[in-house]
Amino acid sequence: MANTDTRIQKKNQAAILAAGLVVFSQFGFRGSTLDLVAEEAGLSKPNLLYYFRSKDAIYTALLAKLLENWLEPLKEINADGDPVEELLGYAKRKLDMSQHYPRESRLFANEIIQGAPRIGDVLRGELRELVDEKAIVINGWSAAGRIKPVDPHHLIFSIWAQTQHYADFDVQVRAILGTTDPFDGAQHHLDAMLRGMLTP
Amino acid sequence: MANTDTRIQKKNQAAILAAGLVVFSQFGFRGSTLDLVAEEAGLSKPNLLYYFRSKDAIYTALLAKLLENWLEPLKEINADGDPVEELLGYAKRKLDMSQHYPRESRLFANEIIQGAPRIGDVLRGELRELVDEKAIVINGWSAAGRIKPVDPHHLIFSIWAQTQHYADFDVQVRAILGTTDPFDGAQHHLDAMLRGMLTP
DNA sequence: CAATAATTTGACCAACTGGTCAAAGCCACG
DNA sequence: CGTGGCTTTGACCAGTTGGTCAAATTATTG
Repeated sequence: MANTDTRIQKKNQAAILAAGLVVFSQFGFRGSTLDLVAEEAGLSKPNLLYYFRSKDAIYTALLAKLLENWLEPLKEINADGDPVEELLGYAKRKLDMSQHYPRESRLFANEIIQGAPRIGDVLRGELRELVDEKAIVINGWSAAGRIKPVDPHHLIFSIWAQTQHYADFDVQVRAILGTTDPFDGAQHHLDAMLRGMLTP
Repeated sequence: MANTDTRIQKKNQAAILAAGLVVFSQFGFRGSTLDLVAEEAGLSKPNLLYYFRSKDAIYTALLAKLLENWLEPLKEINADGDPVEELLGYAKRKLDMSQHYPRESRLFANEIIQGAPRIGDVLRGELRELVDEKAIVINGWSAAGRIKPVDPHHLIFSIWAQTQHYADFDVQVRAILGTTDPFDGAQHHLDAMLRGMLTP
């Protein structure tokens, strides 16, 4: 329990995780190599393996750290708040994450596309429970007539899809928009779309 | 120009492309190996390379074939049709593709996430022109008051995002929905969302 | 059926992969 | 300053990688 990490350990572990994020988010687990991570981190390969047992250990540590933050915004949806504002706020938080942490989003996307071999259990466990819990809240709002009737699961999917799209498909979005910044328009569009679908 | 392919050539080229789709769509280009593709195709590795010059050639052939079909549904949006029905029809065609060709969707997603190293030019050229062309049509509909005012580029992004989500994040969607089939609910939700946003 | 062309493969290669290890360098502290 | 532990690395290893090639096998055709 005691945090016995030295200053050097903290620095190098952070550098390795940062480098791993860059490499793994671009190439996925199988497409990444320790040499790439080592170069990105500015360390030698044996030195990487002094701090992490294996390639897998780096990747797993990264995923674990990511999952914490990933589920957080959803938890903040407040059953006692104004329904439309709560859901718009959630969408905004997710879009902000796409804007400011696109590599985390792509790391997650890579893992899911490849069949979620390491986080399938989390998806079917913790994530599912959390989503189901919020689905009940949303259903309550629908039943009370405070938002239009809506399938809560697919509503959540559509918020995930649209927000993560701007991180995962960043290259495509920018190829089409040219120099226009995607996120201003995205925020406004997402708001309009959700209001149109939710406001009774 | 003459199609001199023998029967065996056609059969094996098709088998290799089918196998390549399975492997590349799961692991991306860098994460895939010729051995995996060869095993999936039921051929020896040297035999693969008798039909395709290199790993890259298989992947590139696959991407080229994919891009043809990928742009097709967007082209079918008809400026003279009913605006809401045209856009809903487009969303339906894209969702059908996610349902029936999920591996093609994931192949594309992998390529984009990795920075689109091989199709960046297509995105910035053909795709962008096509999208801009349809954006003008949609803007025309808005200006004529036939749909609510909407940013046409972000509208198209949101259709892409939501439809491809069901293919690319299939594992996650099913982890949450359990045994419920995603696509019935998805179709209905997508319709409702677009109608809410578009119907004047 | 013979001969020619198309197809398939086993053996092989150099480069790269994740990972090991002993030895060397470095650092804090008495 | 010296000594014991933390950190770094060069050399190395076995397995895998994309790709080659000559030889063997199998179709096709006159």
